[in-house]
Amino acid sequence: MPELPEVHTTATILNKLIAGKKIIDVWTDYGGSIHKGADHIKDPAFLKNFKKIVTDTKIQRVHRRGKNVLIELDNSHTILVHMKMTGHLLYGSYKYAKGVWQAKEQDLQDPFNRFVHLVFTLDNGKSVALCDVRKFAKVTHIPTELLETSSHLSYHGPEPLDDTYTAKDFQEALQSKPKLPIKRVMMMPEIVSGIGNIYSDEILWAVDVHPLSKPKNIPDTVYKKMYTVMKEILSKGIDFGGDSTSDYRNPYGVAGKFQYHHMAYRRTGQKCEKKGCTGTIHRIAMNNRGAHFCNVHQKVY
DNA sequence: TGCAGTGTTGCTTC
DNA sequence: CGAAGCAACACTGC
Repeated sequence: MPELPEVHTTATILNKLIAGKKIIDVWTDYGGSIHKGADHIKDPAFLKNFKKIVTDTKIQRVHRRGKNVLIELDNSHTILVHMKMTGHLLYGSYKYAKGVWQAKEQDLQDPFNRFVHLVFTLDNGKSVALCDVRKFAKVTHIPTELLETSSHLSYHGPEPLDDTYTAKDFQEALQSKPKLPIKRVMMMPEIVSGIGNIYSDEILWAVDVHPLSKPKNIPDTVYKKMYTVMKEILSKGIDFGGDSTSDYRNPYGVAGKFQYHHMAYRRTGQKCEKKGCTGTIHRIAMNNRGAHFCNVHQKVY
């Protein structure tokens, strides 16, 4: 599940690989069904226009906002890709055969080539492919100057890794939802941009806070620590090349390694690794998803 | 075989 | 308006 560190890894690598290249063709098998209220390429009419706008353009840079990958073009438009749960962007040489796109390069380790649903062909003989098992991904184009104010991004909270983002900003944002469970609030894009299920579990484990704690009850000192730890864990995720518990791969098709360093996420039934802690990792259902926490050292506020 | 589990986000409903 | 719940998907694992 691409969260901030995974999307960051993808955008950083892609930027090095494709900035300055031209998009000469677009292929996709999306567009087969009308998506309600669609302003993305699953809508057939939108798709037609999308192809027209992005073909024969030069890529200026690839960057990120929240969990969105932004591919800025030289025609004042930006392609926005939200990979949702199972999407990832790959770079390589693809050929179309037997109804699927297949990578030609041996060094491309991605096992999900049969789930490629969108391919941008570049002028250097390479392609960028969106691989998306569950077809949840959102792809759209926006005039670059309207990006931040568009419906896709306007509601987003600040970037947690920005230097200008302070502990006070963080605490105030979380406490703006005083009664909702802290874990849920951390995962809301309008509160903090980029934290999902994995990283919220890990952050709360590290600061000894139970996921059901109410934001209004958590003391200032704990928020201070949470702010620091949040930055550290997201940075750690980036340093490990992201988390590949599910099917995330970087643009080379290579898995990240953060999943080997989980303390809480998906460790149900295992002993808590915190020094001196005698607890066990438990899993509870929260809003149709799993929250993982230690039953001893994580306190309910 | 069948169904629960997986999870982000937007839309609908209360 | 805030919050809860579900839909958009398709595959894996038990």
